[in-house]
Amino acid sequence: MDPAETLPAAAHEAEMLAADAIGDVIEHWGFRKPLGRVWTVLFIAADPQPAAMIGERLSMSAGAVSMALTELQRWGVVRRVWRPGERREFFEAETDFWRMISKVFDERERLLADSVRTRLERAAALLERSPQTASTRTSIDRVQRLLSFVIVAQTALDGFIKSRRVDFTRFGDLVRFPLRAMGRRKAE
Amino acid sequence: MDPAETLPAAAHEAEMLAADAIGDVIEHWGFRKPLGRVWTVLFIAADPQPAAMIGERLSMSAGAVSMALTELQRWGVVRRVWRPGERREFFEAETDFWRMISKVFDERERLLADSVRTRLERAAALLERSPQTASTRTSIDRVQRLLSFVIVAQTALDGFIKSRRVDFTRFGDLVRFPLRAMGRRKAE
DNA sequence: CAATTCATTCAACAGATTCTGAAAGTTCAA
DNA sequence: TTGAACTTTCAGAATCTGTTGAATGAATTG
Repeated sequence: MDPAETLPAAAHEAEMLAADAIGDVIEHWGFRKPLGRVWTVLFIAADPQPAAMIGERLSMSAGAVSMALTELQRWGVVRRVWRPGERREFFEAETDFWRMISKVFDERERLLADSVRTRLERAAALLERSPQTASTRTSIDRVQRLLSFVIVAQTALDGFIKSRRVDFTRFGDLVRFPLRAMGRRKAE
Repeated sequence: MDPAETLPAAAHEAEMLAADAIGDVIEHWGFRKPLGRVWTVLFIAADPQPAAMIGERLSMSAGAVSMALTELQRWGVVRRVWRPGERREFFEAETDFWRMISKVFDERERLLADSVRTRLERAAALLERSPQTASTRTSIDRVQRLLSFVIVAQTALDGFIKSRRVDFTRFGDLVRFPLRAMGRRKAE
């Protein structure tokens, strides 16, 4: 009667394989692994599932499942489903990969990129106000290159989200630059 | 006499701003923050620097600096430089952003992608061997979609590294699919 | 070849996350 | 409104990660 127990052993093993694999991917992208595991179980399931079932399948406490589901909903990759006549709630995974990716890029990457850009701008400004020795000038140049790179990356990501296409070729000389103000060059 | 101490306060502050900003980026990408901080200090410096200087500037112990430098060298983003007549060793940052990005993608992302693909393939195979209920069939479909997505992503990344260009538009229907074997669809 | 100067390694520590389990909170039916 | 079924919250426990500082190792020079 319990879905977790009626599930054939092979199917359960398959589910764990997939859940852990995606868990690793998700962890690689800076989220907690259980988020990926929970999402995967929901994604693989044919129908929306109750929280208790996830805990059983993944051996997670009710608390951990609840936290994971809350966070997944915050990211918009899991939806809550009410079933008429059922007291408990069911959950289903967002199946549109692109929508998920866009959302994460948009919220997470942009936030970081903004903060990084601001700080690099401040750093460049501070250096420009410092005594202009040769080495200061090199430092300014390098910080500005970091800054340019962040701006390029930000622009590219924005474009990617909008067009699903990104092209770094035009920025070749920006990202693979020969340093302009080389500190005294090695004798040779 | 110590470079860290002759550095004007503003320049030092600028360096910290930049180092922490890049540290955050690097952490966001799954590396340890000190790696980004150390790389940044070297990148901003006009000349190769000794390990001790990094520790002073970033308030890190000699051990921590050594570990960070070792790992940065493993990733090929910092090089060791011997200076004739100098006993200690100097370090300089790789300045070619593109080379750094390629390297990381190539080593790190590919490794994970391979492992994930293998596991998903195994999961799909296991499910195909299970009793073919309607819900099993849906599960197979979903696992295969995950698999397709991983393959697409892997291909796209490979292409990106080679051409600096990536195009997801052709995969639109793969990543934003309408599920084929929908569990009973909602009444509407 | 001994002394010196650095760099590296590693075990113990400290701090930060993450999970658990139980208590509190919600919701719904009667 | 009360009780049953679930869900959420949260303090404490467990785990993980990263750092320190001392011991070890390697290179150079007198």
